[in-house]
Amino acid sequence: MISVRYHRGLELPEHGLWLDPEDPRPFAFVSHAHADHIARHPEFIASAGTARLMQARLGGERQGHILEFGQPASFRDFQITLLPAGHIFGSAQSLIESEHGSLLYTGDFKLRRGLSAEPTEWRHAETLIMETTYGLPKYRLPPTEAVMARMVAFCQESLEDGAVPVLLGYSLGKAQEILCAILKAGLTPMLHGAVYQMTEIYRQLKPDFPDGYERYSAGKVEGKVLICPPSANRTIMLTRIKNRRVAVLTGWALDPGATYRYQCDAAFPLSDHADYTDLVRYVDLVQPKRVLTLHGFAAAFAADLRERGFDAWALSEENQLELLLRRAPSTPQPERPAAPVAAMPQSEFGAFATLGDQIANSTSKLKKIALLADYLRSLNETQLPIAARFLTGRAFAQSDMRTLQVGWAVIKRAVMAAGGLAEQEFRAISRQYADAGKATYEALLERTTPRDFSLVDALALFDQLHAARGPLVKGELLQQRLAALTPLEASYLVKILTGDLRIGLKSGLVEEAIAAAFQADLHTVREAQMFTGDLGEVAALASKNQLEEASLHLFRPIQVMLASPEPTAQAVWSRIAAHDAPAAWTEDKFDGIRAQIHLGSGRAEIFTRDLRQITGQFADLARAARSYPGEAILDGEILAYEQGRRLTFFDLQKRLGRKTEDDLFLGANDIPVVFKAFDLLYLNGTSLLKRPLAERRLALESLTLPPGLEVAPIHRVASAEEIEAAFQAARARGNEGLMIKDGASFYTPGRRGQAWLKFKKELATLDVVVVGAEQGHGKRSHVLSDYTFAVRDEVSGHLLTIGKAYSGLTDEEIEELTEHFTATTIARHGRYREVVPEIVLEIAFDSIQPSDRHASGLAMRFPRIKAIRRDKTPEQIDTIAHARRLVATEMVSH
DNA sequence: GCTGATGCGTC
DNA sequence: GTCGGAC
DNA sequence: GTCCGACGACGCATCAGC
Repeated sequence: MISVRYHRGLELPEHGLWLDPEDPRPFAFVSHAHADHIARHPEFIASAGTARLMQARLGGERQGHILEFGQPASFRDFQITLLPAGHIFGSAQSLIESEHGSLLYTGDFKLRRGLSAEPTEWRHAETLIMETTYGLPKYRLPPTEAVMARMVAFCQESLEDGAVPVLLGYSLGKAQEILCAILKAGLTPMLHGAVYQMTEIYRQLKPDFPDGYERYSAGKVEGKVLICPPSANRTIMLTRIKNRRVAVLTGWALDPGATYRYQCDAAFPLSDHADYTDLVRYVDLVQPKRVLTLHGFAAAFAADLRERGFDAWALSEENQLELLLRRAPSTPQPERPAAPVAAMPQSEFGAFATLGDQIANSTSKLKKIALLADYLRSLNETQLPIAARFLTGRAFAQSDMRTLQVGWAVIKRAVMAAGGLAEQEFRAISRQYADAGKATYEALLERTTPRDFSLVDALALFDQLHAARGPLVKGELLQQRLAALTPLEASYLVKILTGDLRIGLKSGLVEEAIAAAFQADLHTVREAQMFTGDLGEVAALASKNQLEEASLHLFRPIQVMLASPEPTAQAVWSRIAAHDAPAAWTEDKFDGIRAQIHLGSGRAEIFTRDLRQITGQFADLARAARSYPGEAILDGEILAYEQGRRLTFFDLQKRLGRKTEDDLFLGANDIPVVFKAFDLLYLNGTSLLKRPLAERRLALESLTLPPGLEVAPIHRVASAEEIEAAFQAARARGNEGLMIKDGASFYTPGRRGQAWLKFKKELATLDVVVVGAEQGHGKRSHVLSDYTFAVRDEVSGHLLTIGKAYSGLTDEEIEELTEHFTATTIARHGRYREVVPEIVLEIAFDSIQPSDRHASGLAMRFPRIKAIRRDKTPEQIDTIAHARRLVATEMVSH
């Protein structure tokens, strides 16, 4: 076998020949003309193309042996044959044959066909020395055409936005390949000086190389695609182009976070090196007795090959000895030292975040519960409730009225500042990741100096954020903390801030884990959760075996019982019949705010369905309620109410949002309200939750309620027809629809069961045309799922927007429409795309009212897409006048 | 003092 | 509030 | 069947910037 030594290049000591040495050597083979491979060797062997490019780059006089591909040449005691390597124009492999054996050195190579390099050839050899830049299985490049298509789309979108697309690729080889693709797509390229120079040489060497490009000139770059070497990124030349969108083309684009590593907006995986698949394939083609690997993941790939039965070793200074002594294989050492492991032990919050990731990474429900239970058990009394709350994506307990007032805008600014990222870089990262947590992780990777952070610290931070006034102050606080966290910790902090952990953890699973961790009965845990509305407290109680303490208490709100929707009277009746019930109760479905009123000892508190206290906003109601002599918990609805004037839900909302406490007397503009009670959960020390509705109703009707609190009337129905009649009567009374309840049912807090049904009908439908589309969020971030639509002004003929919707379409339909709207985009305004108005939708809604949100001056309540009307053209959509008539009919019908 | 952006909570 | 989809 | 995520309009509060 031919001996090989490695020191800043390969040496074949028996033959006095160097292969691609980094420093000048007396006699060397130069595989290709990239700057890191060429040096001023007095005597060298190269292909004609490489020699020509070398001359252009280095100048000067040297003794060059220029060999034709496939033609063997003899030197001293060896014979050498050059073979095309497919890396760039002129790149060559060398096959060396002598009395010691045969050796094939690939240099940089790839197997896929490029636009500029000669197609790769190979020969059998005893020893194969190969470059293994992408020697890990995760580096599998997508087909070139697909990458090029994405790159072209990136350019087109940038141009549509009025931005200058900038593509980064090596000036020799890749830049020319990019150039060809850009020309083919009909776009106008402009070349950075270095790229221009190389391309000119290319054209001399390859007469068929396309024309139609020009050298960069600052004033003329608008509307063109600029191609630059990677080194040009962040240079003054580029930063002067204000509205630029930069994409890098490199195999490393397969790494997550590539955009931020390269500080650009996009990264596309295109490489002049063989990817993992081709590396393996090449070894199979050459069938060597021994493989020596070089560059990139050399050690990992060698180990991989050994597992495939090859005698394979990484060539580097370190395992030189191992190689020469031919010792038995030990565990492969990684080529790149692993990222320095923090000497600091993991913080408490870090452990929480790690657990989150473990849960996210396991698909088995049982495993998630087991992981979670172990974790919960490991916590002390202080940590437990905090962690349990965080696990549900909340900073505070549900019953805690505090809010952070920290949304995506504040988080974004804080993350950018903490990581020292520019708006553009951050946008590029966050665009890739649907969820804020992941984007934060990528944005902060290797950009923070972590300090210890406990669960209590995290809670304290949330307290501070709540207390801080104004988004700027909050952002500042958050930024300082983020800068002192590990990226993983930061991502979980952000996940909690956005209220969304996204690790496949439902609150139900946390309940199961609590039960498992403390050997508690799952049902008891669930019940405790309904009573307390705070998993933190439930966990704490469970750990102390005191779950029974969570029960119905006066002035502690419990979750409300919910109803399932049914579309028709017949559907409602089928449900009832399925329960073998001879009849059911009906109530009007009021269009107000669900409320739970606790009364007792001269005190009254009002809570929303989210267990928020709103006593202050409805002080007039509370004041009246206080006069009730006994103890009771009422479930019902607060309604805007005024004799002789129709008040709407929107009137009611005016009071809801208000922060200031109601004054002793109603202000002149205040909306008067009444409370319609429809259930009684507790009476004079006794919980009625586990009594049938019929009994609860009887008790409710026996109460003498103070003025302002009324009992909602009920009726009995025993057929679909009676249900329909009751519905019509409810509508005639100005109510939204009908509630239908099983008289035998218990009150199940927080559940949406079949015991309570709700029956509403859409008001009407409108045929509209889609004029705009937007990207969705989360799971829908890769589709255009958000459609703005319009009706026609029959006078001017203009389209006037009237609403937005996505709800009602299947995933498949959304995908279809995404494709359609991508193709028919007229203009882009940020996220919003104006599209050709041709898709007609039928939109259903519950009501329609004047609004200045949309150009039509109308807006719908609960709009949903009922159908895509492919049978209709935009000329056939409804008119604004028709829509206005619907507003009118609704007004008079009540 | 007004306006627009943002956050939150109601349906 | 609405809806479709996953389990 | 039940839960969950991704969505609608609206109103108020708060703050930043004019």
